[in-house]
Amino acid sequence: MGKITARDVARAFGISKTTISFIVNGKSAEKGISPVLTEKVLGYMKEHGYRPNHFAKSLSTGKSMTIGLMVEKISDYFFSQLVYHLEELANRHGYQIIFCSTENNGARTRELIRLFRNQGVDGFIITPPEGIQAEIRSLQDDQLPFVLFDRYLPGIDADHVVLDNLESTRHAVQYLVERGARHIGYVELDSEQSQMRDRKAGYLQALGAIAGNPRIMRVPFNNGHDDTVTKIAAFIKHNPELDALFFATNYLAMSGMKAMFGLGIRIPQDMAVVSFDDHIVFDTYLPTITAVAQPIAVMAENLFGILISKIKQGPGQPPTRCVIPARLVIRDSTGPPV
Amino acid sequence: MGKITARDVARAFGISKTTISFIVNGKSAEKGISPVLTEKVLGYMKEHGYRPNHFAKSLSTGKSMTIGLMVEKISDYFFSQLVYHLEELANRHGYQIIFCSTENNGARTRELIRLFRNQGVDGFIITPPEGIQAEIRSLQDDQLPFVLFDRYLPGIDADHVVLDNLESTRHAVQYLVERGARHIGYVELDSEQSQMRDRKAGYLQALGAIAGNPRIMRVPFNNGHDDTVTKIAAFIKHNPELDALFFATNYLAMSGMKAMFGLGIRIPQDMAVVSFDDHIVFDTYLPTITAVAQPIAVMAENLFGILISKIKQGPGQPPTRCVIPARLVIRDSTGPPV
DNA sequence: CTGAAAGCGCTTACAG
DNA sequence: CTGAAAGCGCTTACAG
Repeated sequence: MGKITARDVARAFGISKTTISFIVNGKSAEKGISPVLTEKVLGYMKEHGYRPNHFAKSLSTGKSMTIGLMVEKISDYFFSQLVYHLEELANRHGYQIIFCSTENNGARTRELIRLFRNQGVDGFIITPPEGIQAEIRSLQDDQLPFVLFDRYLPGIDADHVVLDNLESTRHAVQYLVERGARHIGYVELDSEQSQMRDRKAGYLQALGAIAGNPRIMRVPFNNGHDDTVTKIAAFIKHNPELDALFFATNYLAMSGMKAMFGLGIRIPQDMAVVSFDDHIVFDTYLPTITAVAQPIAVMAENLFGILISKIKQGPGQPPTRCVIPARLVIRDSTGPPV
Repeated sequence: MGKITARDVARAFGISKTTISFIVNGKSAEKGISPVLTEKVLGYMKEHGYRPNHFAKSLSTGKSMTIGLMVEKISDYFFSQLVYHLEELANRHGYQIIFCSTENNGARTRELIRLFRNQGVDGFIITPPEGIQAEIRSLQDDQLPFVLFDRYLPGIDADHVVLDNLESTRHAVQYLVERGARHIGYVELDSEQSQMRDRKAGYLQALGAIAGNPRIMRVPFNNGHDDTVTKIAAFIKHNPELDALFFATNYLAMSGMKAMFGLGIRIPQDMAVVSFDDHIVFDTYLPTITAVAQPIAVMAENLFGILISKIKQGPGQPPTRCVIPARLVIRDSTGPPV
């Protein structure tokens, strides 16, 4: 029905708004309001569809019960899965999520952080692009709760949840070595972000152990599928000795698969393949693809848990740095298991 | 840094909050406030980081500048793409998005609609599950702007944006017929929602034209990948005459591909394949898959456009029913083009 | 051109 | 056990 306010129900019972407020917020017992009255008021509200005005409430409490989520791109498989888990956690704790995609664009992200601050979110979860150190510091100065995700920022000491990119990549590349690969190529994004740097470091470390020669190809960020296919095909042709390929993201691997199909390369006979970031299709098409799987549900839980405790406990807590191990899911693209 | 309010700014200049409010909202000219003052005040605000309190503003205007988005599942490829486009449109128009996944669950959706109403969203975009007619009617009664998406609801006359499911499926199946298929199976979700009903109707219609025998298999909603693979394999074995398969969703097609790979069926030689809902992997793996592509960007634009005009123009407008044609993207799984 | 004042609908010391 | 009152920070007739 129309809007009915706390004052209306107060009038209906001939009592004050204060009492109504206490009842709505479940403080009847604490404030010594009789159970009978409480029941009656609650019943009346239900019947008349009373909804507390969210803005009024937030205005007086200063809490919005919403958290601002900034992912790189909501339509990306990995991020959309993460968001799905976060949503569930948020709802369970009575929070709403407002979100946006940063597009990995510093200027855009700065603007978005400003917007979210205006909106009065209670906390932030941020996948930070490069170059937003100043905004992050400003969040810290203003003691706004936030946690960084997927990558960390040089020079910033803040709560974050990231995968153990280095070790999980090192381990995967080492697995390729154990399976007999000697000339392992590495296809990555043209990015200096921590997650990409760490994955590459893992690759180089595993290669170093066998005194192997790095062969690295970089694909421009946001490059189109078709062009990426072309570029990877060229890379493979220029490095005919390659017997294995590690892809730093799942979309790169998909482009890479297409490139190899086009070249008539057989997987895993001619080329072993591992991709970072699992994807449902890696378990579907032929051959199935070995992948480094990020435990998305676990990451979401840590992210949310850290944020909530920051919101609840207030400032002054030392930052939590959460580094999560990945799992190597072995499939056909690396040949029969050792 | 801390909070600085309109009153602080007013005091700093020895003028009233009213004037400040006009300046902030760009009404200087209209209200005849001198450009000099306006500039000085704006400069001061920028320097001191003034942010209007969003709750106070919404409380007095009754507008929140946020729209509530309810999709079936944010992690689904199709919906995450849609959300990505909607986000861009919303931001461009100064709106924020709060979202949730309905999981196609009526009870959950009812609760979520209640939450969003409490939050005071200015409008809704809803992918409706079955059984929420009452809530939709209540939105209509309360004259809250909303538009339905992806499917419509029996008995509800409301704004909606849906794909032309029947015609696009009919056309795709007819294409299979033209390519020589005679025994065309149909794999769909166990759902009575309009989009599924219409797709099936399109299949039956195309089949009717050649007096073909329908062979339909239904997969339970939310069934696991592996079990779906098993079920589809069984379906194929029980219908050895099948020479083509139409999948009503892309995830079904992925499971179906795996099933066929497992059975050693060659595509398209032994079996032609078409899937509803394009997906990047359909253009990647071998063979590439012919698909009915939903023009997601176009759908998002229509959705948002209709919603905004409802928000702006107020109640009393007749509902807009927008039915969008799909595009058949022909690839290798249907053999060489006719 | 500008300001005093009321109002949006809550919460929460404070007083009894 | 309960209420009057102030306050949260805006907007917007209304008056001059």
